[in-house]
Amino acid sequence: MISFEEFMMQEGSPIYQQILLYIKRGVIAGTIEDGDELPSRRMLSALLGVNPNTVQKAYRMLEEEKLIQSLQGSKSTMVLTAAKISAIREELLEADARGAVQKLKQMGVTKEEAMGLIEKYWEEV
Amino acid sequence: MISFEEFMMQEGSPIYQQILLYIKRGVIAGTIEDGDELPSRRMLSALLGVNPNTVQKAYRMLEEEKLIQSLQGSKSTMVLTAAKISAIREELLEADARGAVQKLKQMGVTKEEAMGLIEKYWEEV
DNA sequence: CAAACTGTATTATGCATATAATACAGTTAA
DNA sequence: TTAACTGTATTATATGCATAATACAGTTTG
Repeated sequence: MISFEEFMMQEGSPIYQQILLYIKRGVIAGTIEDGDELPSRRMLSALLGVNPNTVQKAYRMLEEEKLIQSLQGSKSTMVLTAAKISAIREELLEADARGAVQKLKQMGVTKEEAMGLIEKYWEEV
Repeated sequence: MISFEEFMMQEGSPIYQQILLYIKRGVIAGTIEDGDELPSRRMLSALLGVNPNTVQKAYRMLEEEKLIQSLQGSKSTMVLTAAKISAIREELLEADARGAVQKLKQMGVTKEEAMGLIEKYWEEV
């Protein structure tokens, strides 16, 4: 089972995408594993304070990517393989690291300063 | 004068915000300075292939933040002080670094791995 | 001066996102 | 078995974002 209590919203992007990303990052981190039950749509929507339809949209996309299996009446469960996990890792880790580097370089930050910033914020966040 | 030819769109966020961020990053990098003339709304919209109203929205926000001065008939010019620039630096650098750290930590990446990723992508991007 | 540029404003349309209020069908559990 | 949970679906409403098509006022420039 997964603990969603500490779910943190990143402002800016659509909520359903934030939910999608949160779950994928959990998969990469290993905190979400094959066979794990996800919280029900209604439960998660209540926890996050968002509309059930918004959670459903995120879950439907997980379903379309074949990362979860949903049966009417039962909770949805994660369906993960090593191949899927490494594909997600490629998708997210690369995108995030590239995005961060691009922004920092655009601001004229040197590589050493970037390292220092990462170091500085690593503990706080 | 500023060269906008190489303007790169970051997908995901609203276009008017991307324009806003692009200009602010230019200010931090020093490529956009006090007194510089911005491209006209129509000119920039043509360069970027977006609607003039979208550029106008970005410029209006720059105006509200008192970063540009606009007079009917003339081009808008940057109005920058050392204090404004360092405020923007605080705002953007902190947001970017924090965001990157948060995402990477959520994926179970260690600080050392994060450093490695920055190193790896610094040259490529 | 007049043409061609500026900034500014308005109205309409379309799409994506999010919410609200239901409804129905299937499973779990007391 | 029945109540309370699941997933799934529909309709309506509101908002933000982007586009399109104009229009008007002011400045620059040939």
